[in-house]
Amino acid sequence: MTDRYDHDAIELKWQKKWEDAHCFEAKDDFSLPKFYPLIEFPYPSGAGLHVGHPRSNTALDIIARKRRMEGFNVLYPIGYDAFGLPTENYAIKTGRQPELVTAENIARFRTQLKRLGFSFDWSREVNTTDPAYYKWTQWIFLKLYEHGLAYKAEIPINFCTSCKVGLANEEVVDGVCERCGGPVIQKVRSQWMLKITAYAQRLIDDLDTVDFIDRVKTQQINWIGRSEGAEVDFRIKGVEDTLTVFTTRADTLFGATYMVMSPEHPLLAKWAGSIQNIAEVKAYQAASARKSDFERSELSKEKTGVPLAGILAINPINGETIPVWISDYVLMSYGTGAIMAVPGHDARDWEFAKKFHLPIVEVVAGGDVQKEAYTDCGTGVMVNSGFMTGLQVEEAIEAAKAYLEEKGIGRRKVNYKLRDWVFTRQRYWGEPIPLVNCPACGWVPLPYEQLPLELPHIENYQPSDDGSSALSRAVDWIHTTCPKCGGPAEREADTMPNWAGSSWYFLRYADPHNDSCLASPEKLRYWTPVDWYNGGMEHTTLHLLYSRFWHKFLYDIGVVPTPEPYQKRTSHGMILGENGDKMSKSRNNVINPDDIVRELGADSFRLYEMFMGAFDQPIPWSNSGAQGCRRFLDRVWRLQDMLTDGEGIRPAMQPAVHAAIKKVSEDYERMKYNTAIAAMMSLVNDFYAKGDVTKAELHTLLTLLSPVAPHICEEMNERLGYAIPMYITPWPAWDPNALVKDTIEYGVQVNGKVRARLALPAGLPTAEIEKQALAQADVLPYLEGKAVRKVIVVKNIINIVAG
RNA sequence: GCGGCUGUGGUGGAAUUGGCAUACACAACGGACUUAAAAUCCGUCGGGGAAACCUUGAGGGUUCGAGUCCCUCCAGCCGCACCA
Repeated sequence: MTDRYDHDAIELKWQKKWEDAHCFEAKDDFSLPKFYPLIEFPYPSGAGLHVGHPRSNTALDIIARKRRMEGFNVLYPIGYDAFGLPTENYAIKTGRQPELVTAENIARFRTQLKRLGFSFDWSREVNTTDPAYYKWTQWIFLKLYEHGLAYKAEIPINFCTSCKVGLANEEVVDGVCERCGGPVIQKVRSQWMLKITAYAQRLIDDLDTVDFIDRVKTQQINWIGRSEGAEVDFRIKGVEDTLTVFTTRADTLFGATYMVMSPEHPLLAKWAGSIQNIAEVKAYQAASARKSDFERSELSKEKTGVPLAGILAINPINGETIPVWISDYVLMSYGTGAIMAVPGHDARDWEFAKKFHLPIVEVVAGGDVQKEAYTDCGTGVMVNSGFMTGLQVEEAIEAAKAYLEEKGIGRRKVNYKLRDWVFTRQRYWGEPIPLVNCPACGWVPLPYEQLPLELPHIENYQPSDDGSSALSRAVDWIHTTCPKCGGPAEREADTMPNWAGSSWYFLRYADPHNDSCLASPEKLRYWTPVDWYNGGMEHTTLHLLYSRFWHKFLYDIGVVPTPEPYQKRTSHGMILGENGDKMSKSRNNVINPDDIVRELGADSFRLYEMFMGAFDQPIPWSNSGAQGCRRFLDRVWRLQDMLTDGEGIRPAMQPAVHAAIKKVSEDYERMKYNTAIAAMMSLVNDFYAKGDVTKAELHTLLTLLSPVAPHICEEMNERLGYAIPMYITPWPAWDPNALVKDTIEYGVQVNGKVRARLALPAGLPTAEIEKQALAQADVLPYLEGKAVRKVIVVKNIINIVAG
């Protein structure tokens, strides 16, 4: 037999066998125990599969295969998230239709994924750009609209000057476009919004009911940004109006020495006639409008602002008259767009007050408010605060809230940083929004039976510089009749963001060909929720949050049976280039999976991706590491030459084999793939040390290894003469008795340092163990002239305390 | 600034959750086989060295015993960031 196995022949042979046998197709037999693992469906980019995809795919393929071997009915599906900018940009660049490009990219991805031998149920493939699929994306949108969760708003949005498209807050990273890195400016535009904020509290609370890794939970909680506080109404002199602020520190009301409004605050227009320096105010507003949010915070070192001359507020807690300013350090998008400024106890207010010589009043003792704001409130005691003086901060917050409510000048309020989801894009390659704007009836939804509203073919789908939608040029399509009154009307020309199709795709897998509902209730009841979802951390505040929101909505309207979509969420670390940098074309450090598969085979590739390091950590790629994994599989292959006639697992091999079963079984479940593989390598080393292996011993190894390297294991299993293919071979159990050793190797310590090793038969009385340890020749010199105070025997450690 | 994560050989990383630090690999080196190379097999491989001893980013603490727990720093990565 040759030293190296022929990976191409073996892998292609088994991939064909699996496909012909349809053995990985999930069965809609509701009497079986089910398991639904899910990986994030890929975006089929023109670059082909990235080495990052197989990391997640292999990890859950291992779990999926193991579950089948344990008797579960497994649904491990795959699909394509194919709408979106990169495809459209690529199509524009090459002058080809996006649907053609998409079809090609999907075909390439499918070939690449199949070549890696994932046990996907290919009969359930979904594609978000398929009208039969986006029919239901549109259907969900209409349901959201029907329930008042989709609304049109004239708001300043983030606009990427390079992609020429509006972006959600989540898509703006460091002031630039997440996708292309282009500068993002604010543009006021009429947009469809989804009221995700209505679900803010439930999105936090229900994290308690699911098994997500802590990083994901904390990141979502921080993103939603709940804070408890109070709204306080300030009377404004001169305009007979009220200005409401939000504060988490109602205790500091006595320290509020001025107020600040955001330059965009709507009351400013109303008060314009009474503002004596209105020209100056307008100039400041105009200057702020030109800045992006990013510039505003970048310039945070230096605060700017203008006082509203002629406008004065009355602090409701003490009746004092205080000035009102505008400044862009106050954001319209949070709270009420106005604040009460407490410079003594807020760093930003302090900075502003110092610059503009506004009074600073101490209301919590403990710092020096003339030197810096005293924001630490842990043990602080109130001063200069009327009825609150002498209270602890926590008590004062309560007292102040109670006071506000009693006097009717304020109320308890919870605020969230989370903002509603800007749901429209001005690009071509997305789901059309199934709404019609009728001059007589306003916005009218398409009747459900008219779905899908198909994306029209147009010649020129380039985005326009002015930010208007590409579809607005599809004149024949735009002009339609109102479904309600039959009069002439126009379709919505914006499309959905590509987060739309991915917000519910896991539901479609349960029933992908259903044309009468998004998935049948029985199938959803059986298959959902997803049992285990693995994906990237970068989707924590995007896809993961959006899809939880949609799912909760679908639960509320009775479409899905559970309030949460995913029972368990884990995350993989990114694979870096060999030099430790992020892989990118510009850094010239991209590893192409095809090359690795060609050279080493799919099994070695999968094995290395799991062995390279801790699954949840970022890891640099290493070509020689990958070769080492191939070397291991060759070593496994050559075990066939070392077969001996022994029956079953020989007594001498029992501890090693059963320890491996235990280790591998447990480590797969904990996603400790690297140590599971190390354990199998050790077992193989044991076989080599012994010089031979029995059929049963080898078969056990192959069974454990088959989820990671399925092709070579199937081939060897067949050659060993086993009739049952690996993928339905029962997962082995370990025998605890086989792990019990009859001798125990103790480390003998004196005062915590190992001085000797001692092998003793198991089950000796402690007194005897101590006696033996104290008699060790290697130990005696360290006991010279010392009294033995105590001997501690724990597990396989004997510690002699002497002094 | 806030939140999270990480720090162990030349490299990727192990360590049964407080119990013999450096498993398993990669790289390197030596040997066998070969005319030779590749492949393969067998060895060596934290530092220091005659031994003692030292070693998990630094310093302190708890403990019979600390990579692991506590405190104070340092460095790096990621997320959020004028959120009132």
